[in-house]
Amino acid sequence: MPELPEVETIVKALRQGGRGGDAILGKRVESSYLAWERTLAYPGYEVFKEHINNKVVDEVNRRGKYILIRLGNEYLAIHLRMTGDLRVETRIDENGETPLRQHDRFVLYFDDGLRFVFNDPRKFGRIWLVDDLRLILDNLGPEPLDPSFTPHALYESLQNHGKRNIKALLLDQKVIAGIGNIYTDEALFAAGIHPLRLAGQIDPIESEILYHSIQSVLLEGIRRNGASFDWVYRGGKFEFQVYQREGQTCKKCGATIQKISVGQRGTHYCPMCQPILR
DNA sequence: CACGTCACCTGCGTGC
DNA sequence: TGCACGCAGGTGACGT
Repeated sequence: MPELPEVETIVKALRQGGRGGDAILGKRVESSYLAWERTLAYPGYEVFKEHINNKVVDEVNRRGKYILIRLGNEYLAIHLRMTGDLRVETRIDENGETPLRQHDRFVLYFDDGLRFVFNDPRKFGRIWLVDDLRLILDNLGPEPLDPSFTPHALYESLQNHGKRNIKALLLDQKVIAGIGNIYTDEALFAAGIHPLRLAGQIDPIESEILYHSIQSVLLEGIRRNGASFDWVYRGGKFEFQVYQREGQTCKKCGATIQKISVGQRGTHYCPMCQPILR
């Protein structure tokens, strides 16, 4: 789930408060707790503990779907994968220590009594503590909302991977960072491009439309604080045009939204607005 | 190298 | 009601 807009929403909340929790900027780490070993991808927990204690949160940023928390000269990098979520909450209340919840995998305790909790039912999420972010971010493609990502850059990528279908290409984090299954389907719908079209047969005009569609769905996602999955991403208001709307009416043309499988991912599209041939 | 498939996990909805 | 099955917002390892 969490794709660029959801991660951006979470990062903003960590910076300035929101989503029911306080900001973590300026807070000092007192201790930590690791409930599921594999959640910590690097380094081993013994080393991790020594490095993180007493560090202060200086910055919180995002790159692709990664949350990057700078603690002095080191970075805590978090990837939520499918079901990860973060909470900032009080450790102790009038009843004593607030119990951790089911699926809480990792906790940072701050010296002001707040705690930072990583919850993840499916255990796919990962956390790293590194001094060089290149270790994690080296293979990421451009940020789709960064000025360095241009229509020309997108068209070049389509040409460079001409034999892949456009859906698989947009999901590839080496090509563009931050887009996942929801926003891919939404961007292709907005652009009127069928998910199975080969990247190489998308012409420059369509490519430019796709470029603006990608930016527009991501910006709308951010503006709405993420997607409408109350289940995990509390409060998101982004409304789907095609995602999870199989069998329902296309909001543009009234045709019936279809669902197919593309590269093992559920893929939603409008057969009228997104013809396979052109 | 580039691309496709599978494994990693748990929970939920569906259909029998 | 119970249960087996398929599916889920992601990606890295492995095979062709």
